[in-house]
Amino acid sequence: MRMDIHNSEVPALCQACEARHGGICGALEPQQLVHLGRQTRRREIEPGTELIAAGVQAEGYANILSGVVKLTRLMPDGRQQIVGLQFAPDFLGRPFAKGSEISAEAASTVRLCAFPQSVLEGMVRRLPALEKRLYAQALRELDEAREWIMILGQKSASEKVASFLLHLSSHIDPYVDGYSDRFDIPLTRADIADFLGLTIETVSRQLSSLRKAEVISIHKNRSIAVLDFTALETAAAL
Amino acid sequence: MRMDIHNSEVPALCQACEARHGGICGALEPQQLVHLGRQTRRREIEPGTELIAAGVQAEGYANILSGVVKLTRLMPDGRQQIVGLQFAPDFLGRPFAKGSEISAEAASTVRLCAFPQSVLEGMVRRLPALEKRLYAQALRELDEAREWIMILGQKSASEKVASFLLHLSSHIDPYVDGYSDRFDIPLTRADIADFLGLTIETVSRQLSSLRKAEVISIHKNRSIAVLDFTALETAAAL
DNA sequence: ATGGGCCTTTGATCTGGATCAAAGTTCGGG
DNA sequence: CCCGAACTTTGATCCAGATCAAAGGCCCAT
Repeated sequence: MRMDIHNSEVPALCQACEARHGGICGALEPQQLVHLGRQTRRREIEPGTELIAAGVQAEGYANILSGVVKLTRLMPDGRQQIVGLQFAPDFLGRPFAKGSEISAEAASTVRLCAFPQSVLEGMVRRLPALEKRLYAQALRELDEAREWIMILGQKSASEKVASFLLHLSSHIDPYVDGYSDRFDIPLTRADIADFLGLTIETVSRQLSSLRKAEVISIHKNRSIAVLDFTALETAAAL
Repeated sequence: MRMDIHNSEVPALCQACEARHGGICGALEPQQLVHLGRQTRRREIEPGTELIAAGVQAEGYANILSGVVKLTRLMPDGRQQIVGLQFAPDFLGRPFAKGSEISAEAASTVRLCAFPQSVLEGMVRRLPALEKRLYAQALRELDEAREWIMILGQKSASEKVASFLLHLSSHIDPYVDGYSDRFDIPLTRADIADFLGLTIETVSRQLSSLRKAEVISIHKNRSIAVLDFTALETAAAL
């Protein structure tokens, strides 16, 4: 548990918040946290819910407290691609957006800390460090997107699935710095297939093959234990 | 040709500059342009030159005046993926970078307007609008990267090649707002293959098939004329 | 507990794009 | 102008992953 110097000034809600030191809030002084804290609303979102419809758009922006959000793009003919995943404590929303083609959907149960657009914009005006944070997250997402471009363009099905598991393992738990060796996959096989540009059958076969090789074990289709990280990294061609 | 209100205050070099109203410079007042103008150096880069080695890293940053820069990522085993293309008047360089895995290489002959890191950082401090520009370019690149994720994950070889041609056609000429119907492909077939996650043979076959369908014509392997945009868009599944 | 719907796994076959092979272009240098 | 190297096209074959098909698991509502 991390300690704040001036915990007493920080809103109680924020003191125990998963996103307190990351995302947007990490750049804020206690004073701004109080200001932001007064205007946030916590929400719990069911898996499968479109986040734009769920009031995030209306509210403006949000921080992810827990759960996984998938960003998807749809082609005119209905083919779907997941273009990114967002985890706690990521900031959710698109400042200065002029209607992106991307939509966001809760993959698992997602807890959010939502706040109106005007609050963020006001704070950005008075706190340039905040804009730098947003810029930094955009650059991080850009790096991640380009890593997926490489994975999609160059890797085989088995390498893709192994890469996906490693990615999940390193992002799923905001408290773990590095890789988690036990976690639940927050996506269905169909989601994984849409993310990796494969079919559900191929995803399933590759997972089975990793299971038979005793690199991972899977319980009840969802919960994963990584038994051999070195082997998983080798399988991912990393 | 666009006119400035106070042309006399703008450095002569910038007045005729391709990047004057785009990229970074579009956010600058004549005063800052003069400041920046004094510390820039124009360079001409040969195709195939690694830009980090070519003094851009040493100088810090640059604006692309003409030509195409490819951003590539290399896998440990040597497989290569082009993760993005940059055109005039894009800003080149990575502020606050901590050693990205991506390298930049001139695909065609590239003309740059390069300047030291410190100059940009000083200007950003005094001109928040500049940081907003950089942020906006990062968001644009992020959208573009995610569009390629969709193309790589979902599209067939013929759709990929058609999408690539449309992308080139809309970015190659900074003066044309929309699509150019005649242009030179600044990449070799091997580059296109690395970009689309295909082999050179498949790229060549798809181009031949578009040529035979009289959607495009190709002269001397490089120069393209788009004969039927509607057909090309249909082929790209757009 | 039991049944039914949905998700997942496994098996058999097919195919788009990779790989292997060879001929045709383009272009710079002598 | 001719030669050779590098790039590109075209053809023949192969295979990773898609598609088609069917049999398990899992979970919720009755």
